Amino acid sequence: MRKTRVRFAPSPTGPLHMGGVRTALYNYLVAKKAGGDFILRIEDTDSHRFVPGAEEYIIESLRWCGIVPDEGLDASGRLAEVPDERNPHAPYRQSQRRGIYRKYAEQLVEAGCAYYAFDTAEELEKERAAAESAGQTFIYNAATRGTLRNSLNMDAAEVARLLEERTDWTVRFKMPVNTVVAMDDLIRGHIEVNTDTLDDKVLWKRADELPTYHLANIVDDHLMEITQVIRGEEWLPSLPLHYLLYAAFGWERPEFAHLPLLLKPVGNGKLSKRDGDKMGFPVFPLQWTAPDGQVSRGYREDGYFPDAFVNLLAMLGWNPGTEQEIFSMEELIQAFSLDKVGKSGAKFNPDKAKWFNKEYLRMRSDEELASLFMPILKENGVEAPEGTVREIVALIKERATFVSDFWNISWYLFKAPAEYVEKDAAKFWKPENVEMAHEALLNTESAEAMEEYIRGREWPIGKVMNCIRLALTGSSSGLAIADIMRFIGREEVLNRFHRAEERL
RNA sequence: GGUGGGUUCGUAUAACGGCUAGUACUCAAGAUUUUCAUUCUUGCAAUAGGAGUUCGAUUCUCCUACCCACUACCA
Repeated sequence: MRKTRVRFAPSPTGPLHMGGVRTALYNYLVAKKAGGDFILRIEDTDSHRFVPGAEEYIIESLRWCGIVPDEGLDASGRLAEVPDERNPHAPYRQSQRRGIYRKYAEQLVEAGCAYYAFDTAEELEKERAAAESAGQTFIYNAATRGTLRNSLNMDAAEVARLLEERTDWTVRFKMPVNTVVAMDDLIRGHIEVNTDTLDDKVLWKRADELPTYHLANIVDDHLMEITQVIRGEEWLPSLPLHYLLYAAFGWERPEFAHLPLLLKPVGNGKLSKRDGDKMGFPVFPLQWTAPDGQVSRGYREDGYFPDAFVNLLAMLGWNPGTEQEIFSMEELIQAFSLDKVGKSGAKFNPDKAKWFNKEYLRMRSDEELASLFMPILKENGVEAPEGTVREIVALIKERATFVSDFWNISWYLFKAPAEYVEKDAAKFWKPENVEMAHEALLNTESAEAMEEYIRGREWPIGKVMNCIRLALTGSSSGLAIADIMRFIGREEVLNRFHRAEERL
């Protein structure tokens, strides 16, 4: 039995979105569970769509998520370009492998499974327009290839001459006539397609001396000994072509699994960049600044923990078959299996995403959270000893979803309120309340004693306490008065109360 | 248009062909709390429609509807 080897093969045409990260994650989990290898390969065979920085973004995203490739990166964390023990198949960037594809394309031509096509883009466009106006769809296959400009219709001398003279020819796959391709997908089961509905896909382009996705993908998966191809559902329509390509080469083909798409939270259609901007949640793992300066938010910058992000991604389309929802990467590796992956697209739910982060925030130690809070305090001009911050974090972590919530929850432990919420003041800052609060404050030394004092006199504790709270925090909600008083001290409590008396 | 895929509460999902269709998020109500949040309890809410197979269908088959993907010298 072959060692399990899977790959994540993104195209550097922009930032990796969360659906892509999920595909990478599932590949990684399958590999790790089987004790196999997870390979990263960059499919940049379309020179026109290359986006600077996209490759680095992909690598950084995977690193942030803890999805570590066994193969594809060199010691410095860049895409490996030279073969060595760790990266025997380098380079892992297809544009740097261009030399190896042409001979495979020609091998197919010699075997009669492919041919040279000399049609120009304009000619094909004309054919398409003509078909369309006749209410039909132009398909470059057995039905039409006999009337088009390709090596199937020319003598050898003519072909040789055009191959030499022209620089815009292609190699096309010769799709068999009326043949049913029977396929098996790990997630979708048995699928059959008749080749008459398929077209003669371009495999190799003379213009830029590069293969198209289909050829490069099959050749590399074969050379890299990939055993399972796990990719997005948008590739399902190309599966027959890929089956046929493996057969044409006479290679053992890997198993295939086509993952359901990630859909937008409301309405229909797949999740796109715009949905996130519109609905206030990130669709990218990391913040991305496009070449035109447009900034898209990222889960990392929005305050998500990477393990929470990985967890929520894992649960989008897969379930463990048990009631467990919180999984560490190790647990995911243990529990994951492709046959528990659903077939239908999963709508992303931002509320659930936040819930995951909340759970992960609670699991973090006070030490770690304090160290994350310290810089935020500093930004707000607050210096506090780490021990104090740790105590505060212990008090507020249950009330937060993100570390970035901490300041909003606890700022009044560090500075006096500059203003008071009007509605709350109207409700609680009443002369009789103020009077009672004042007396209780002056005659007691601690919060506990104060509470006892108020209760002993049978004063309305809620009204008096909230009156004090208003003076301390500027509103009628927040931490327990006793906790607030402990942190800011009796003197500051009195100061704030007097200030409120002056201003309200 | 053609080809392929899909369809269980609003969302994510569970349910060898067999209990009252379960769980989580959201939402609502109540309890707890000096307030808010937390926590706890309770509640709302689904098998797209129609045939068929079967003692019995969410599950298997067919038809319809709707949704999605693909239909490039893009991946």
